[in-house]
Amino acid sequence: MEIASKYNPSASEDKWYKYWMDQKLFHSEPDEREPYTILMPPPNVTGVLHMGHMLNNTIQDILIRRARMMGKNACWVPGTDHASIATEAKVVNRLKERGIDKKDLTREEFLEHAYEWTDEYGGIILKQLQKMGASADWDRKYFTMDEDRSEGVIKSFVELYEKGLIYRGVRMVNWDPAALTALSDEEVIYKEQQGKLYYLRYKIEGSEEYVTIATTRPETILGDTAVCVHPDDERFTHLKGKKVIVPLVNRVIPIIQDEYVDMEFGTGCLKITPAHDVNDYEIGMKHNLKVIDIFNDNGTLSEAAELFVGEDRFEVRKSIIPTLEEAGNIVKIEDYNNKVGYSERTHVAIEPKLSAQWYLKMDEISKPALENVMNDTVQFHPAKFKNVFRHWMENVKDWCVSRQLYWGHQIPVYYLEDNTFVVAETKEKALEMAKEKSGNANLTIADLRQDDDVLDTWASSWLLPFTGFEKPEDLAYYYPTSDLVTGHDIIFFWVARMIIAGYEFKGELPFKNVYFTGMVRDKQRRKMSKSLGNSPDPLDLIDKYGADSVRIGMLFCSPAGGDLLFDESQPEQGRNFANKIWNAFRLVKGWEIDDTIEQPESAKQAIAWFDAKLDQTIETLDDHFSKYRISDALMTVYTVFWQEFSSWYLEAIKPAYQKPLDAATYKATCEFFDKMLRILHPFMPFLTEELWQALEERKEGESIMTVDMPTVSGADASLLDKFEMLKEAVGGVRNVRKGKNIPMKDALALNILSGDGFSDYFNPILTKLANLSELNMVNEKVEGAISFMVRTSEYFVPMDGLIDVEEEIKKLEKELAHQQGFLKGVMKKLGNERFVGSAPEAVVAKEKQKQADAEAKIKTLTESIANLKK
RNA sequence: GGGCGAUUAGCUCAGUUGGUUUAGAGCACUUGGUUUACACCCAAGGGGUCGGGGGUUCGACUCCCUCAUCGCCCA
Repeated sequence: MEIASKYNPSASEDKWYKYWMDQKLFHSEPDEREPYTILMPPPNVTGVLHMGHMLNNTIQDILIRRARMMGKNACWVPGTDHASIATEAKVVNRLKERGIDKKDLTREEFLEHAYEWTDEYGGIILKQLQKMGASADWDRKYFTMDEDRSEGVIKSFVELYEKGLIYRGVRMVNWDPAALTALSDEEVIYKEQQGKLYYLRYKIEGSEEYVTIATTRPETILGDTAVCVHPDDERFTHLKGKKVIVPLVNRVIPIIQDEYVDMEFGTGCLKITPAHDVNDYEIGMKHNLKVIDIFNDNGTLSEAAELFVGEDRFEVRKSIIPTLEEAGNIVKIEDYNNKVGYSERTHVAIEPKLSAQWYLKMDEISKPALENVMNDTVQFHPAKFKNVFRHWMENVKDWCVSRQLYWGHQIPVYYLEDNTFVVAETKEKALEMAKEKSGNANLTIADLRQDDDVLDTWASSWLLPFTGFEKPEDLAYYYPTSDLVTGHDIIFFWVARMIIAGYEFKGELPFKNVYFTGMVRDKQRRKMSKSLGNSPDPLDLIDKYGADSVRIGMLFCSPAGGDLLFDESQPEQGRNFANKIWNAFRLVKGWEIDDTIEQPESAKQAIAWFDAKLDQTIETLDDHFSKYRISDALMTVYTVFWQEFSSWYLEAIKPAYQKPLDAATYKATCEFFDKMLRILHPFMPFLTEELWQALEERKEGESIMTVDMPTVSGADASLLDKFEMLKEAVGGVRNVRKGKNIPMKDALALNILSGDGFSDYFNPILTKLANLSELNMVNEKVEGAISFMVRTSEYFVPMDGLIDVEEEIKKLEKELAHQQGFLKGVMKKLGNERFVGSAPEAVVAKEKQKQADAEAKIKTLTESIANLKK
């Protein structure tokens, strides 16, 4: 059979993905097996695959494929998120390009455009996930705004309202003047910004005196309703009870006192604009101040401002300065850095604004979630995120769930003519309630006005662990889900709220484990971004290196919770590994098999050893997976395949050039290969399927995806240490060859003076791998030979006196010095009575063993040096 | 300003409740090697006073304090 010398991923990827789909291998239905469920964090419906998705979904696919092979009923539920504000912003932009203004559209018309957009772009990302090999159950694909999900969202709102947990409140919110909607605190990003600090003086009423305040937002003086000083500030005690005049608008406002004021900052005198600053608002409430809202929703100045009406807030900040200057109110202007909040979605500066919104009370319902994360009922990996979580949960604020958008679940609140309202799942139900409430039996649906607002996107996605399952029997079987894999950046947006919802609505946790991924950054630790051009397209990488290579490339260095510094050398390393596996397969399949020849001893031993090695590897792998150390698990299979299997095992059994291999060894090797492919499969699904299918004749419908993961077989573990000694011996001979420039094809003789724990078990392999003409056990040192030590045994390669005595002595003395230094350290410990007295016995015994070994080596080395010096 | 975390080889990271030979891995680097699966390869090698200082202990990369630097979250 002729096999290409390089693996060609593109040829096999589409083929096997189609095969898996045709065979319905991703699909799960409840049965008697233990379920293993992952809810895929839904990407935005109009999104495209980026490196973050790639990392995230690779990890999920690894977990789900492994669980499937471990006999569980694995179900990975995919879907897309309507992403209300993000999608609406995109639709608004596209309409603008077509010359359409959102304002000119009715809600229905706008939604038509939005659906058109989602139909066009929606689901592209799911197709892209298939390219990377995602084994999700596509038959269960959901959309957060489809009928089933919407029903769940509305139901939950009504339920929470009826429990008294939802209320309407006028509060200071984060207002996005571009999207014209309120945002939750989590949707605001604070950025350091270079600005100015303006010192403005306000005339005191009935006096020629002034007070000076400092502000970063001079335009807001138009909304000032007080000036505030600290009660203990002696500089201002004489102003108590006086009033000042707001510049330009000449409004008379009181001077109040409050401990909130920082005496050190600015002039110690603070202007209060309750409508446009959260802290000012609170002070305003406390002191019963008037609230003057000087901004329109879009960030221009309103009639209430009296001046600059209709102009943009940032324009006014500039143009008000000369006006103030002219009026003699500017004292000085300083450079000042402060933090300004920006909308996560539209990137405009948010405006604190008073507004009526719907809130969900968080304090009570978040308690079970906090408790069950802290006691590890829900486990976080890595656990350090528990602290972050606790901090947020202990200071949780009520959740503003309403958004002034069209794209989303419209709030099920229906207003009557008199502005009282009812909350119901359907219009019909609402009408019934309204009739009862008003006592008017003649009301019709047309008399009810549904609230214009929609719900925050997260108010639908926090329910997904259960609304993700439509049939009750599915929900009963799959819920709670097993693992959640997501970025730590949405721990509050999503993870915390899902846990809250799980306990609130189901009385049970939504998932048992949360694996947090880091962010994918470039080598300079910069975030991946379009403008920097440092964000590779995962699909291009898949084209270039193959999906398996990109998958494992991402994982080589991706600790849980830590950022992944991506570089193209990583998929390249992945490709190299894929090729290594490919070529090992090519080697094995290329051998001619002869079932009449006897199995060599060396092969028998190599098989016994590798059996034990594989056993140990499976144990290590299980341990890594149990701790969610995915990178370590990958590195384990990487090393075992490349180092142990390819470089040691295959070399040990390899027949001489153009000689056949015995049938028994071939059979064992194919079994090993089969097992190696299985443990590799979750990481590299395509290549392993390709080779597994080629390893032997398979029946239609068979797949490596559904065979069992190898389990620990109880192999002889003592062989492992003996083999490590063999490796050292082979290395020793290689060093001799290198030092003397003796090519591999010239056979050498080797004599061994055995020490403690020596085993000759692997001598046949040693003979083969070191290319020895003879291998003898001796009772005394060999003259005229180059020597090296493995543990306490001494190995001699006779050189017919062709050795450089000086060099040999130097080499041995160096080793001697090292051993003596080591012994000194050991003796220092053992010489310390307090150590011997207080350390555990086992530790002391270990030190004594070290001492004995070191002394034996020193003795041998000293003698050898003396011999050479003779 | 408050909180959380990090600092170990050139880079990215392990190092599990303090004691497994005087700290490990991958990549990178240096040297040598190609008729015999793979140069997307094989073999060998160099490289770290575990951020600085102090403390606890018989013993500290590991625990405590402090300083420095960086990152993240929240205000």
